[in-house]
Formats: sequence, C-alpha cells, structure tokens
Amino acid sequence: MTSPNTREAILAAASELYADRGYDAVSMRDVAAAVAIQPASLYHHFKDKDALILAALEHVFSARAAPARDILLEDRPPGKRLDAFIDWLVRLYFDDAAFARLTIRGLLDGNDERKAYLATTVIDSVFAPLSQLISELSAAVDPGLTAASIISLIVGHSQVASTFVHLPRKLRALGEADALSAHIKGFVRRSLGLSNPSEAAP
Amino acid sequence: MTSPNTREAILAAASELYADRGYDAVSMRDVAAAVAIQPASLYHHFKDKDALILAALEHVFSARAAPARDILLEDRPPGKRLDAFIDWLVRLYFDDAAFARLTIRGLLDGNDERKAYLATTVIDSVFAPLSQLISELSAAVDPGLTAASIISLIVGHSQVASTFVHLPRKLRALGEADALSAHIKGFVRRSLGLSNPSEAAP
DNA sequence: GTCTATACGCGGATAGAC
DNA sequence: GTCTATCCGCGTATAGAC
Repeated sequence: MTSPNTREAILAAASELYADRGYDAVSMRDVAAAVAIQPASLYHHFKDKDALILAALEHVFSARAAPARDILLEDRPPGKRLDAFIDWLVRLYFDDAAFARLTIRGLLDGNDERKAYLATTVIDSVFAPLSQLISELSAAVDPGLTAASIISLIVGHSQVASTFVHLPRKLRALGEADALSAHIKGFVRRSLGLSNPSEAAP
Repeated sequence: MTSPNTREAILAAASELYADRGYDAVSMRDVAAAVAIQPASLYHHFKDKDALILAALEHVFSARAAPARDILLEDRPPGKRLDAFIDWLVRLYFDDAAFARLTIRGLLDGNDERKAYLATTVIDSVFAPLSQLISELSAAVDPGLTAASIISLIVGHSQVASTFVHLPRKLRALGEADALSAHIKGFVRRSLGLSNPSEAAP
C-alpha cells in the first residue's frame, strides 16, 4: 500500500509549500494540486494534515546533518574546519530558503516534543563536534555557549536579512553569501582570539 | 470616529493572539471575542484583516524602539552603552515571549511591503545609533554589518534557545537572561577588540 | 491507489438597523 | 460605533465507486 513514489512526491511538494507559506496557509488542496492528484488521495498516504506536516519536517531535516558532521570532523586543522563549517552553514541558509524557513517554523510552531526530538537526534550530531572543535581552538571560552552563539548568529542573520536589506543603508554583504560568510568568519574568529584566517590553524 | 479605547484594546488583544498562534490561525472572530465585541465592528476600525495585522505589528514594535534608542544615545561611554543595549535586548527577548514570537512572525510571514515599512520606520531608529556606536568603539570593523550581527546574535539566541535547552548538555546560561547576556557581551566585546567590560569605555 | 461527490463548519467581509 | 443577519467561498475530511 502507498506507492513510495507518490508519497515522496507529496513530501517534496509539501515541504516546499510549507516553507514558503506556512502550515496554515497551505491547504490540502494546494498540496494535492502541486502533485497533480485529488485532495482525497492524500488521505490514503497520511492520516490527516498534522501527520503530513510532521512527515515533511522529518523528511527535510534528516538530509542535512550528515554533511555538517563531515566538515566538522574532517582531517584538517581546526581553524580550517571552523571556517568551512561557517561557509557551509551560511550557504545552506542562504541558498536553501525553504530549509531556512522550515527551521524557523520548527522553532516557532513546533511543540516541545518535536523540539526535543530534533535536538537529541539531528541537532546534537552537529552541535557536539562543533563544541569539541571550539574547545580545541580556544581554552578561554565556554565551548557549548560559543557553539550556540555561532549557530545563533548564522540563523539570526538568515532571518533578519530579509528585513535589513530594506534599511536605508548599503549593507550589500547581507545579500551575498560569500561576503556575509567572510564577515561572520571574521566576527567569530576575533571573538575566539584567532586574528586572521590563515594563522589560526595550529 | 473610531473610539481610541476600543482601537487600542483591539490592537492589544490582536498582538497577543498573533504572537501566540500566528496570523492565519487567528480569525477576526477570535480577535473580536477577545475584545468582547462583534466581528463586524472590527471593520469599523480596520479596513480588513491585513490592515489589522500591520497596525498590530506597528503598535508593538514602536513601543520598544524608544527605550532602545535612549540607551544607545545616553550620555555615557560607548562601551557602557553597548553593554547596556545588549543587556536590554536580551532581557526583552527573554522576558517578553510574545514580542519575541511576533518578531519572528514578522520576519517569517511578513510580506515585503510590511518588512520594508518596519525597516525604514522602527528598525532603523535603533539600527542607526547602534552602527554609530560601533564606529566609535572600533575602526577595524564594518559598523553596519557588525550592528546587524549583534542583533542577529541576540535574535538568533532567543529562537534556538527553546530547542537547544533539550540538548544533552548543560547549557544553563541559555535559560537565564543574565548569564546569557554576560556571555554575549563577552562574545561581542572580544570581536570588537575590547577585552573586558571595565576597560572598554574610553 | 486514485477517483468523484459531498457533508459541514469556519472565516472574511458586507448591508443595514439602531 | 456597535449591533444582527447574512452571503459565499474555502478547507478538512469522509463515503464509496472504479
């Protein structure tokens, strides 16, 4: 029962729609239309709208953690790995607007159970190696809090950017992943006491 | 026309409801019920739902901008002002969960027109003095980008906190405004090249 | 597994009396 | 300015044929 192909297609379409417009604003009719099936058919694959939302969330998040982990654990100097991680995360939030929005919706709309599940499975698999990396780079800072700050900084930037670009100032870097990434790397490095990109790697 | 009291009551009730449940999930009937008037009466005060949302957003945001501005422009050394601003903003996002959610919803659900309006009116009134302050503190960084980073950092923290507290680590500071504030002040100060809180003020 | 048809309530919005 | 009454479309969900 439940053809895998249709199910996958539904999840792909639903993720994108939800990310774009939010859970409430996307009707089952919308999802069905995007997959070119009848609304009633959705209910063959998912019990109700809530089940579809949860499945869509899981579908998206599980794909992202592995690459991040790889970067953090690579066989390179810690300074390089930190840079690479920041580059990767900025790019992810920059290029994949759907993912960025889903992240926030998860933080905003997710109930505690959902958050706890995400934290212990997906997030910690990135958070733990990042904390470890920071402790290798500086003994003067709290690795956990600093890891949280780095992620917060990037996630925060990805959100405020859409509003800040309207400010009556030229903050062009906010609209270019590479420029923003360079700025954030500098910001974080200085905070860790690593003055410039090339000298930092022991 | 339009009794100011009723209008205010509507805005107060609507802000809270929107923050809690999102724009889509809150019906005009819900708002009306919260104010104990009939749904139709809302349309005497606001043209349609969209106008109500915008007015509610403005209502909340403009009330917060003035104190922030005051802190940034006080007659104190720049280092002290920066610390005070961070303290204040962390507290705001920490204590006022409704405001925190409304911020995110504004970033997430707001259409471009809404964002541009908020950016040029409310946000810039805080952003401009903050940039100015940073340029006084350090000639080595881009004031605009750094201002954006400081705000992003705090906004980001306020959001991820609800998920990060579920991590299998002791990040107690994420749950205490003062501790988080201290960490962020240190993070930012180091990034600006101001080593410790007391020496920084010229 | 996907379709057609349909029940049924909710939500935005307006008309017009008071 | 607030009310009652009402229009009408949209959204979730189910029944049952193919």
